[in-house]
Amino acid sequence: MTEDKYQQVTQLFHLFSQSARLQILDELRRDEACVCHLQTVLGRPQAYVSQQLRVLREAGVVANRKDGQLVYYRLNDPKIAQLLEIVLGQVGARTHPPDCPCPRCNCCDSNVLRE
Amino acid sequence: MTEDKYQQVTQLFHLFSQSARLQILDELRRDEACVCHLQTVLGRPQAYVSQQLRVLREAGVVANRKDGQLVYYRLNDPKIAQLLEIVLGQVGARTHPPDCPCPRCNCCDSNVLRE
DNA sequence: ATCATATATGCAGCATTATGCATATTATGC
DNA sequence: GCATAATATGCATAATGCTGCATATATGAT
Repeated sequence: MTEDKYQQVTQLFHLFSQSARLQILDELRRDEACVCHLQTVLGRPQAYVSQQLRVLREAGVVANRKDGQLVYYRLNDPKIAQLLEIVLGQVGARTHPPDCPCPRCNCCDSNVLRE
Repeated sequence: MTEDKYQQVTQLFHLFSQSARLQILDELRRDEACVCHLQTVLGRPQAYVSQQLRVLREAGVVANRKDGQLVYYRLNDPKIAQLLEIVLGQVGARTHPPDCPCPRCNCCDSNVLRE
């Protein structure tokens, strides 16, 4: 029983032990985000991002919802944000890459507003 | 710079992602402990425990001090205990295995006192 | 000096995982 | 229906890490 507890926790930590996944989680604690946004932020191939999202999803760490063509991911457990705050500090502003094709990065001419 | 931050954190989480190391850290947040105590608690070969301790030590997560033949390890950063509390809950009583040869498990006839 | 105990280190085989690539699925617009 | 865009999945291989074993060092006792 105690051993199972450790097993469970190590699996959780394992998810955090790779920078792509950690970066995804860090981004998600700011706000939910669609795959194409995460793809832009990470600067990695779509397939790769999607694969990491699957890992996180199957572990129950993130959840997703579909909106038209887009799939939005979000953190699924407040503990995750808690852990991230300890190691990464307070959450900052949402990342707004200039070349991101996603609606949230393009609404309200937000790109123009970026310095 | 931001990338380096993630790198650093993933390395930390990686340390937590294996049950032997996690168990060591969990044990250490109760109190400092000598290698032979950890060895008994984990039920693993001495060489193995020693190796994991080295990994933790080189990462700066634990520190050690020598007392005669024994080497005592302790947590080196309060953040570690903080993280563990989130995922493992409040720290419990120190583990006192009946067959542990270490002085702290044998002082004051503490073994007899165990039910 | 010799022996026993506690701890540390180096190395190698095995298992696990990461990463990239090709392709499948699903939704939208025409 | 077809084309396109967003996302997901499967697979192969390269990389990484676990784990056990043999051995080294250091301390204390006789």
